[in-house]
Amino acid sequence: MDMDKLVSLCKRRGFIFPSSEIYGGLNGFWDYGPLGVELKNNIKQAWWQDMVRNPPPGPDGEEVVILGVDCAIIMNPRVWEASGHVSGFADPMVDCKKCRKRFRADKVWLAAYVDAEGVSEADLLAVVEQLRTSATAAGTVSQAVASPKLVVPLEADGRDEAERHTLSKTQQKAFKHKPIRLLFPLPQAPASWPRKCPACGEGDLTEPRSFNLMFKTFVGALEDASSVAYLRPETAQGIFVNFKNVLDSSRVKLPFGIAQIGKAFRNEINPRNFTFRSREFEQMEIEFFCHPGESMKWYRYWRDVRKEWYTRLGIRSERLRPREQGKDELAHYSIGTTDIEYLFPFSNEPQELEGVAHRGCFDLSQHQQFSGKDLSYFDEAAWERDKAALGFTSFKEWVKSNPPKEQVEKYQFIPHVIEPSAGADRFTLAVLCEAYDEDEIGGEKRVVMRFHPRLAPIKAAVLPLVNKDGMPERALALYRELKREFPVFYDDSGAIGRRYRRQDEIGTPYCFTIDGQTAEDGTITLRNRDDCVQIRIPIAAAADELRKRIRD
RNA sequence: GCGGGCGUAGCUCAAUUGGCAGAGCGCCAGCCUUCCAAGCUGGCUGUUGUGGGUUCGAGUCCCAUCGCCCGCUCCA
Repeated sequence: MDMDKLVSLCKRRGFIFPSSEIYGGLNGFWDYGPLGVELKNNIKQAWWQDMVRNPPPGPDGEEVVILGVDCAIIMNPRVWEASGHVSGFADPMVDCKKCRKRFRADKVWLAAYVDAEGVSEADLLAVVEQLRTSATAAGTVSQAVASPKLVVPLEADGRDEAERHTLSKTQQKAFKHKPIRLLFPLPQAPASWPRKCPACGEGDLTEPRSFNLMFKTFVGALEDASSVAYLRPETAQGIFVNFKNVLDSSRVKLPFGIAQIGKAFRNEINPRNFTFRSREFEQMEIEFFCHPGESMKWYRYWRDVRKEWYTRLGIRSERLRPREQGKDELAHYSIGTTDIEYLFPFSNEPQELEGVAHRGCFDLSQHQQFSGKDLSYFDEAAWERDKAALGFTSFKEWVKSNPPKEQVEKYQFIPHVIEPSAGADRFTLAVLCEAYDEDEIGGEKRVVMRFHPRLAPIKAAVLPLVNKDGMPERALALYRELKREFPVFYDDSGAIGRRYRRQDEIGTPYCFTIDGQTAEDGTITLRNRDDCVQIRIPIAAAADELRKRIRD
């Protein structure tokens, strides 16, 4: 499939336009047109219906409870400190050009070994310490820096202060003499020093670059530092910070999930591939909270449920690729993550549609720490079950008796969370790619969008075969009946074949045609998009037939 | 962010060395038309991405800018 043809069709028929196109567009932003908004709304509604209102039965056949929220896009900036988005990505970063590893610039230390006479190590370390606080080079250091014997970078992340001043054993072994070490955080190191990768030791590091991908804005009319806020880079945090609110207001018990559909914003370095990497995009996210001991069961459940959902909505199985992330890919807090990927036409590599992540208790713990609010869950049923055996009636009293921590955590704990996080725009794009097809009908080529009927922007077209003999009147009456319930389209313009092809191109699954026989016996034809086969049905049965066919 | 290519009607594309901006498709109106882009008649669509410059004259040459495509990079 040719991506250019799809982009052209999307523009021509009103699925997707470049944002603010008459001003030349804006890189990374897109608008959905009349058909695109129907398609994307259908996708979001299908997700909400199938995941929130009616999720599949749980691993043991139990009811699964999911509740919805719709949170503000702008949140208290402290949220993003707790989530790690500010600290992790406000700092200048450097990348290894060879092994592609990324490091915070100030965590990479360049070290020089110097054969300096009459300079004690203690002196040097003192100067280095001074450098770290004042960034002013002392004479001794300047002298030593002028003729370094070797420069080795260090990655200081996760090491204590003492270790920062020590090279690894293998690195030290490389020298028979006792070297004197000089260390600088990378941004302060002399420009002449080679900047080699701490991980592979071979590749050069890029210049430090600022990598905060969050959109910044100001709350209130005054644009000063105290009013800085961010457009959310993900919808998940709105769920986490409302965990207690939902728990306290909705009479739910663990396990349960909270779902949200909403816009998110990321300053992608290089948006590309049509809408795939947009700077403004929509997410469909669930945070499913459960007992730590049951979390793997739920992780596997959501991984399977989510893959099945895409398949059911018409994504061909061989292009859909669930992929368990390797240990080296996982975020440090994650126990497991499965990317559900789709092989888009614009790439040889499958691209992520959704990530199903086991995030442990990381997020709630972070928010508990940063907000100072208790975000733990008390499992009343478990306590009621066990309290007699433990010899207590009050949980508090029992805790005072200093039972083992693991025991307490059976009843009071920070829930673990499974996060199926899907991209609404990415799935919409996958649906468009998947639907695009060219075939031949009676020797004539046609373009047909083979949308699942549930997702199709227009469900049916109503067409008078010709504009006479009362056909337009009957057709209009049917159209007016159907449009109360379905998105339908009326077309009396041009030859019937042309009208069928127009509907094929926008993926309308069915066409009702009123012909000469309608006046005689009250039947119309129902034409199927995918094979062009027609059947006759009573005009009065049209709505029922459509309803039946659209239902999953 | 770097390197290369590109930008002409709604879409796909032409336009000689710098010399009157065009075609097909689509779209609209009408005629015709009883089932798969038929036919006939008429019609609409452009500050050639944008802004400067060179020139008697710029779609064409130069500069800038925006956007798109390809390759790197990036993608928590």
